[in-house]
Amino acid sequence: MAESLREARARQIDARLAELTPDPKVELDFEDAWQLLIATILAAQSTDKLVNTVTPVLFRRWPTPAALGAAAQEEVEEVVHSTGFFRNKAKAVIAASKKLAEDFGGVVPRDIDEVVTLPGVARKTANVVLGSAYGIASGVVVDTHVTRVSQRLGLTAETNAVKIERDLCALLPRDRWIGAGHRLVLHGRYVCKAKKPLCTECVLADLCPSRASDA
DNA sequence: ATCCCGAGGG
DNA sequence: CCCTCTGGAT
Repeated sequence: MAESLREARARQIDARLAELTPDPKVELDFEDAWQLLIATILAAQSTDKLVNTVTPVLFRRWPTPAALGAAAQEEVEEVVHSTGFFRNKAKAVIAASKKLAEDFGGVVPRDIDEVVTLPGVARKTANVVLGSAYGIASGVVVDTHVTRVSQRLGLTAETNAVKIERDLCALLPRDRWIGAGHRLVLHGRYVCKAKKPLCTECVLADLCPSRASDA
């Protein structure tokens, strides 16, 4: 019974956010699942604009998982580093592409349990890719933004990302998982910020146990 | 000067 | 659980 109340509240929260941003804008927009995967791996450590600068160069030179998987690490590092920074991600994108080419025929699998076997890919990245590239609701994206927002709103008491995801999945209908993840990320990034949350501008303020009383 | 993403490893 | 990676943001 208490559970249904929590579900109702979670749905209300997501509905509010959906009203605000019905169609969450995605900074990284790749139709190709492999390209989105690589971009998402890179994005974990950098800014979206920077990733959008690097990837055209990267994919022109190594257009397929097999090509990138067979690339020399120094060359990929050079491209990545010359365009921006995060040279340490070169190894990860090569390794993930290599395994994709060798074990999955160059196609990102549709099963998250298989996706997370790729080096450098865990649930967060896998959920982003499956949701955005295939429209598969494999779970709810949980990054630091979603973690913080969910905790503040009292949607979860957990600190572990896997447990938080389990809570969110239990509270929301599956057909909302992909969108809710996007919305929570954006809300955390622009409104429910770690430092100075903009509670006065927050559409969820009246539902939030953590809202700043004065801010 | 300090904090920080997300993944992997100890 | 804690630590590292790397350079940008604050």
